Amino acid sequence: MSGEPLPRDFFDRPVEEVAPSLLGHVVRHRTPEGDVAVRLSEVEAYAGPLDPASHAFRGKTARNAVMFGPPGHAYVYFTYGMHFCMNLVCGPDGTSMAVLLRAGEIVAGEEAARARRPRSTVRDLARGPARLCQALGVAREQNGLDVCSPEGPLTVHAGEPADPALIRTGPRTGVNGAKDVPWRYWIDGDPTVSPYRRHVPRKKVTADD
DNA sequence: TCCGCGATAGCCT
DNA sequence: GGCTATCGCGGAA
Repeated sequence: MSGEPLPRDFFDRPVEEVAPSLLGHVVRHRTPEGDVAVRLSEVEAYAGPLDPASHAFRGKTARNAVMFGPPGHAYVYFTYGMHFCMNLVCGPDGTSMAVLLRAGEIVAGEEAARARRPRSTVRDLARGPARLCQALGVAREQNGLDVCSPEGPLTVHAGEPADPALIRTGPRTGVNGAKDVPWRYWIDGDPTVSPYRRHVPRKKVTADD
């Protein structure tokens, strides 16, 4: 895990290739509170302008601009009024493809991760995209960081590769569009894979009846 | 273990 | 003004 990050070429490929090959690799964030590293067990592919579930579907905006930039950068967004989720941009510059990091196992810095999520069991520390960000200490300030820069605080490293025979695919979690496309990838049997939740439309808030 | 629900704020039509 | 790439809690099974 120490040493050079994965090269930019790793991310400069179609998202459906990058996503499964990311399983088993390690995301590391260096912070003043200490380094935290997560071995990825679950990811999702978002295929750019033709994918109705992608933030890039309706074109470039201030929020999703990083997705339209070069590969090997972190796209971090804020959602549900309280959570952050982290993607890795892939494909050639401008194609706006990205991989959502959904879950993983803490392989370093468990103490720092527990300090950020004191109510979590060890298994749940990075079990879910918003939990993973919180455990790593990733938020708005990390949006746009280059994860291929050896000096950078946020990097991706080669880890214990996932057994190809154990890689599974299925529909993405919590999304409404393109339900039929199996763009979620995970390591079968890994306890840190998040439980599948189907998309539920929010009930309208009524002031009166 | 599974299911339903509320919290909460920024983005986009 | 509606929707959201979620989470944690409580209650039922």
